[in-house]
Amino acid sequence: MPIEIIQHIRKVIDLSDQEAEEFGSILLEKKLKAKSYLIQPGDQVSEEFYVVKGCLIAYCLDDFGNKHILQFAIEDWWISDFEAFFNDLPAKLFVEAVEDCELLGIQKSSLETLFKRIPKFERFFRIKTTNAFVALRTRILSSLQKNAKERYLEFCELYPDVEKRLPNYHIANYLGLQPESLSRIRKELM
Amino acid sequence: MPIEIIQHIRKVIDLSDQEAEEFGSILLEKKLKAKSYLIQPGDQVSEEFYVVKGCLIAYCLDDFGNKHILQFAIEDWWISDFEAFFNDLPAKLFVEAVEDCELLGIQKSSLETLFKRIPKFERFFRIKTTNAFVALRTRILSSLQKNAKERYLEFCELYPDVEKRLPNYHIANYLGLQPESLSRIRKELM
DNA sequence: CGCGACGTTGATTTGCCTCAACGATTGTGG
DNA sequence: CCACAATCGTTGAGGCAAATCAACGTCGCG
Repeated sequence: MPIEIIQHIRKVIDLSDQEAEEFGSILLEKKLKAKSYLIQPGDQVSEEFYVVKGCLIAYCLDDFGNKHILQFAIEDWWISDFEAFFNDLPAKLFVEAVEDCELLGIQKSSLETLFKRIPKFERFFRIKTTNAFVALRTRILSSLQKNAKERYLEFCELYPDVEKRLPNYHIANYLGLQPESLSRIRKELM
Repeated sequence: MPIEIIQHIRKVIDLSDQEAEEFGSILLEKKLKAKSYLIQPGDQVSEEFYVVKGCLIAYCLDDFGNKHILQFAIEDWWISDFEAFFNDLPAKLFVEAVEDCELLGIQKSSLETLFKRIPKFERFFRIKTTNAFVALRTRILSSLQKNAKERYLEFCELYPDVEKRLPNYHIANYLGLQPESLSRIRKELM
């Protein structure tokens, strides 16, 4: 039984051992090698994933083939192409392992069944989504009111662990910068 | 009884007349004149608001006194300082009426009670929040991969009604632009 | 070793900002 | 009803942050 994810949920809602057991039974373990894809554009996205171990990024390619990282995820985070997952659309994003990963997948259909049987899981996901929603609002405000250096500093404060594990050019990309620009910013900060 | 909001909810979940009644009973009607504030920084934010009529913006002021519009809302949208609302923090945002408004407020405490009595409302808000979450991810992708002109065009497509009702400088601000820049973009588009 | 991936540095360009000025429109008080 | 101010959109000139383009050093690895 995956202990991490149960603790993760118990931070938000109470869970009997029985309920934890039932939740555990719908999880699908998945391992992924670094540089391989969890999701690619066009895929049907029937699962969202909890990260037990490793590091991943979600990104899209624009019309000019430029990559744009929308999200990263490390231990205790969730990742997927959420738009595709929630709206039953084909994926637009790549989700790629940056390190070797251990994941727990949840099928959308299992989730729907679970919500009906044990409504408090609906509560859990409402609260998780709400937090993610608020975090995105904060990110948008940052992009509106901060310049490159400030955004980088904020990133380092918010995600010190991620900053150490991702290569420079991924961080730059996430911040909407070119690697050269981030390099100059880091130089300036020393 | 406020018919609009019940229809709004019935687009997402089934609702008996009894349940609709109960929901209606916790709503608080609020009217607001144009240019007045629904929320100001420091306020305790105990409500989120459904817009029956009118148009509002949510914005913050940065350290230099510059305004940054995070969200607007017209009929059938929700608005608040959601970070403050969900996390019981003092407001950081202004929420200001751009036009005369009619709103329906829901107290957080009423909502919690409602969720316990009728869990399907938890479902409704989970789904609404999920949609909002996905929309913000799209907005972030746009800010990463599009230039000013493309973002403006996307805005016009997504929110044609809003585009007509907000003054130029509010739209510019929402897009992270100066009014002068938006003016030049519009000129170029003709 | 030799190659590719990554980070860095320099030179130049560019998209948008800043500052300033000026019509057009709206609102207001005499 | 007009004079005046305030608000808003527009235009021009100049500046700056970050992008772009190009080159190079370093490191890890087949």
